[in-house]
Amino acid sequence: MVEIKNSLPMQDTQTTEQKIIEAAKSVFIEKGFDGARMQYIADRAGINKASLHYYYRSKEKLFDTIFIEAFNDFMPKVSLIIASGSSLFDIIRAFCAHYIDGLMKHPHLPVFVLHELSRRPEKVIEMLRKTGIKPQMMNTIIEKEVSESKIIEINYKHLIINIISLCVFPFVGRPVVQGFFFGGDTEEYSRFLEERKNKVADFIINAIKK
Amino acid sequence: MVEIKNSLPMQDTQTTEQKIIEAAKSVFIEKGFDGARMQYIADRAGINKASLHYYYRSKEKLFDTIFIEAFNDFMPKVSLIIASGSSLFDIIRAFCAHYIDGLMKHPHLPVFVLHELSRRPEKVIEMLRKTGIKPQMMNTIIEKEVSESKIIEINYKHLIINIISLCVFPFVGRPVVQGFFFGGDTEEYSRFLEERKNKVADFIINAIKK
DNA sequence: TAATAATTTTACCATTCGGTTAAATCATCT
DNA sequence: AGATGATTTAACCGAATGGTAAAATTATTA
Repeated sequence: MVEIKNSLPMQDTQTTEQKIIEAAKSVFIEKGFDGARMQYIADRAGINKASLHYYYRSKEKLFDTIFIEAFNDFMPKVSLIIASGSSLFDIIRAFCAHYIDGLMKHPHLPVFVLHELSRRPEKVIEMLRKTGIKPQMMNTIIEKEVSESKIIEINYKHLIINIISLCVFPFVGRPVVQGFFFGGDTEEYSRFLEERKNKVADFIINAIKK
Repeated sequence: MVEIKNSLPMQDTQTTEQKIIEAAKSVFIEKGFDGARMQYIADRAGINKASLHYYYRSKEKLFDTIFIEAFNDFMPKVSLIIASGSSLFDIIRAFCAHYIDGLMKHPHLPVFVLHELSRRPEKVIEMLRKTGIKPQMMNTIIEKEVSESKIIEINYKHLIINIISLCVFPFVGRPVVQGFFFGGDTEEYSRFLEERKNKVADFIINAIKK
């Protein structure tokens, strides 16, 4: 709402607005919309609850801001990878590596986004439009490889969803998977995820190559 | 708490307890723990809110009951399929078909379970133990096929997680995927899921066969 | 039928939560 | 300094929510 002039004696490096966003993000992602408390967000930001409302009139408004940011973090920047002009196999490899890597830095993102997505599915379509991502782009590449007989015939929708499934699910299902296969050992699970960057790509390529 | 004698003039086929469980299940799965309201559950069960507390002292207690049931619905009965003594490929085919089919009947289950799992991960380990499922069982089968050179070398953990990922994710990410690839068309998406029963199995088998 | 136990309902309570008001504080500009 | 506008704070509000007490009703048993 108001620009802060960064004059010399700046005690706090963060503006109040930044502190709010950071706090709200962590609380919403941790607790979900219904579980999050405005008071708790204010506490974590180190400000008064009324100040919170001063910047973001309502919980909904604050949430929307956070959600858009989280959603964009969650959606991989696939267009950049595609634009590189690489082969399909290299695109798949780059995608898996980048996406899993990104999620490892924000492991709670998938659960948050997917849960809140189900809560208000209407908003999704609108947000998806804004990303500008078109499945068509991938379709073109895949169809070409199919017609050149480099890969088996496969519906591009299935392929894309398969790729995303294999990357995302281990984060959504982390508590189950980690508890089940790794006796709850977090570090071992991290190594496992790290391993998946290549293993998932290999798996996919194996499944579609001729 | 008390058995109801099914004497002849039984107006309502369901006992109050059954009505509560059914209502609570649908509400919790729809709204999550924080989003669910006891009043709303009572309404949907067609009873008084105080009656709800008469049967289940607290929201927590009621939720636990529901969650255990939902969790068991969510966890596929894989031991039955394995016990059939079929080949690995047939096990994979049967698993995908059964699991996707089961989830199609309860499409909201995955989001609910996975979200509440992240909310209280401690409970998971305990519940997993109770299922009696041991990843070892699958490991034995997979190792055997590997040593017989019927499939490529693959870490059984990756393989199992891949299988589950491909089956579950389209339900967790439904709003995104459906909105993105199918313009929100529910029926078309159902057909797509139906198709996946076979396509996913084919994909996996292709990826691991020699 | 009378007594006893189980169930349901009404009315209510304490707390929590999102949000507001208005006063106080701080920064900026003239 | 004094005026003006931005920001922060304390105190508060009304609605909603989980939960309870006790009366009313409905079986069940003796």
